Amino acid sequence: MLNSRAYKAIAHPIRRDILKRLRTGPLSAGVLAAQYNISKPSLSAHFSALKEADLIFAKRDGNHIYYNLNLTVANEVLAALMDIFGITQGSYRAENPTTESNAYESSPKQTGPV
Amino acid sequence: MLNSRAYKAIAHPIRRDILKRLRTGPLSAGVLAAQYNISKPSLSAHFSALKEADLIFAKRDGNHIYYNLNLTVANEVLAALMDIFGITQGSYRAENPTTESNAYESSPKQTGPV
DNA sequence: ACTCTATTTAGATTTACATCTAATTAGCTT
DNA sequence: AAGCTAATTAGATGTAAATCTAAATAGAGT
Repeated sequence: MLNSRAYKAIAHPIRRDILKRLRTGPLSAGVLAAQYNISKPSLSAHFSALKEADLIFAKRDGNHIYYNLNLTVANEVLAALMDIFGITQGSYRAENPTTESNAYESSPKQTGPV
Repeated sequence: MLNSRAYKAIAHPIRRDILKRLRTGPLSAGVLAAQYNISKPSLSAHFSALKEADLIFAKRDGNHIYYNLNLTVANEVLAALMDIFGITQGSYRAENPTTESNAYESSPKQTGPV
């Protein structure tokens, strides 16, 4: 089961961009830092968020730290979302179905305020 | 390009659970409210977040409001994430379906429909 | 050991989220 | 119109995220 931190991790545009840049291979924190107009500590915090979500992992080489995309967890995110949305591979349910009926059945009735 | 609000919308466990429950068809706010241990206004705010992200849409029937999953946007979320992760249909492999339990379920605090 | 570069941690501040109670709006039914 | 039910909005409050500057840590090279 997927950690809730992964969802939060992808909720920030900078973190999504970091993930995207790591698609093609590892990059150092410094190289990534040059891409964004935020301070290095702020970016470091984004790395931490991604690391804690297990979406990336770090490898040190000298005094550079290279970040790698964790494709296993990336796939888990996709699988979890497909499950949530009820979307299976190949089943692109295109438009909004708007099944207007049967919304009453399986409605646990709720009574009395607290 | 996908709205950043969609990513934020799925970052909350209750909102993910709502989406999941809407997989099989529309549900009223009141029915959904019975599932979670938060006040009705709080849940209403979650509906707003999902609506602003276009992940759900509402239809009123009398004094019930039914929420529907917007599968078009759901698919857009998946497509965007596959792009971010560099995962294609071919390279994707399904995982076990997630049964995400969140700590919010059961024992509604404020009773009655939302 | 000293110094330089690269990155993170500490501490503070601002902004955004989540939540609550109380009040309000919307639509029924009589 | 009055009363009832369903859901949202208003306003307040607590908590979490994002950001900054300044200081600290880690490693390489001299």
